Amino acid sequence: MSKGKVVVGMSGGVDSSVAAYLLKEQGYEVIGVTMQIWQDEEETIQQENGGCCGLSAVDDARRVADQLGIPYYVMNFKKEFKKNVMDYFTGEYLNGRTPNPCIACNRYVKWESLLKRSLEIGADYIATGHYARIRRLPNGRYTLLQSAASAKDQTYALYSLTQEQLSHTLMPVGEFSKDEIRQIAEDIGLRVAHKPDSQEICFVPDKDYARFIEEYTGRHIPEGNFVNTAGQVIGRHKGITHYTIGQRKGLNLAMGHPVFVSRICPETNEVVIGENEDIFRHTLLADRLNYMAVPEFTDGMEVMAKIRYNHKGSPCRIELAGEGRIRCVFPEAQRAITPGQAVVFYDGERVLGGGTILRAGEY
RNA sequence: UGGGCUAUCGCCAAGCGGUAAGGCACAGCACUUUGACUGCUGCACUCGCUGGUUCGAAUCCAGCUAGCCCAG
Repeated sequence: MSKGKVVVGMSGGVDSSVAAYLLKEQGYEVIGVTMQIWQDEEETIQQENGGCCGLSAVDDARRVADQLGIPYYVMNFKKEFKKNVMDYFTGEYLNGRTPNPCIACNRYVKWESLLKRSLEIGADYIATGHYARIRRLPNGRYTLLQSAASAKDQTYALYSLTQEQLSHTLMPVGEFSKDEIRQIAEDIGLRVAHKPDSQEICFVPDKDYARFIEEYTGRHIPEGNFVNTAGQVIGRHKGITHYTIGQRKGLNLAMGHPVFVSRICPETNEVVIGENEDIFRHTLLADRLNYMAVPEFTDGMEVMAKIRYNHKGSPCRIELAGEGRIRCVFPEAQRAITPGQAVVFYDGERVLGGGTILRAGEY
């Protein structure tokens, strides 16, 4: 007898393929679904690009579904993806901020949209191939636990899931390491066992996201001045969309020593260049909060915080700042706190919640 | 157009007769389900030009050219 009906978001990569397999083994009634999010239907390019949203998604996913003997469908979420990911992505850059499209995609497309549609067709859960574990805590709340293999942990990109969403979500892959997942894929004969992991922004395959923004918005992003922290003009930049806080490469500034982007000012169209020490800050302000293991953040809470996907985490104290905002104080200065990125809080392996970075502190 | 100084990779800069350091920038790769950071590798058969002296010169000499400075 079935433990329930679950829709697995299949990207055609190893992780979601094995997720589908594991759930079927566990006794769920599994339905494979690939989300059509940005690719054109007539897109025929076969690219070596696995993971969350590769181009070869549909073909590979369908093949896996056939192999597993589960029903398979393709659902079109282009409209949702365009609005919540692509529009958001370009809009943030135009405002001098640095968005994280994967987080937006997870929140609005993979969960809000896919979950909703899955429930409509009678499913009890949706599942993905993310490296994270879902737990129900004694306090009744659902939260994410970092992947058993911390090296591949993906909880950072999932901090915005709501309690309702978590209660209808399964992440079987989170109990294993990447190597174990690949081994399972190989053992059951999946040809995607050795597909490379995905990386970079899926809808900007050539990695030239600045050009993508111009083409997508139809706007010309004007050049401007590079100025030092004293306000003196030291060069010309190619348009604020080309930069992010802490960036060193691509500035074309031969100052004799490495220099970094320390601030982006969309109002004046200036990009402020500073020394390495200029981009270390002790505080940040965040809004758009989401809670997981705890119902709310309390003033003075001591937690671990990650300010970017690949961040080992650093201790910080949370202070309530009113208006749905919090201030995080880091005893150890953090490098390149970047507006638009997420800050996610942890208590050990548990995700407490997180928010969006509004700005770095004054010092 | 009298005097002085300087001309070495895109930028800065070692070198001082023995067969071109280094930094920055740039490129590629690695890392990475965001942007970054980081690491690794590459990057002047040639030293403003033309001659000369030397076994041998970027290094010495002469002329030329260019730029800078001080006098006018």
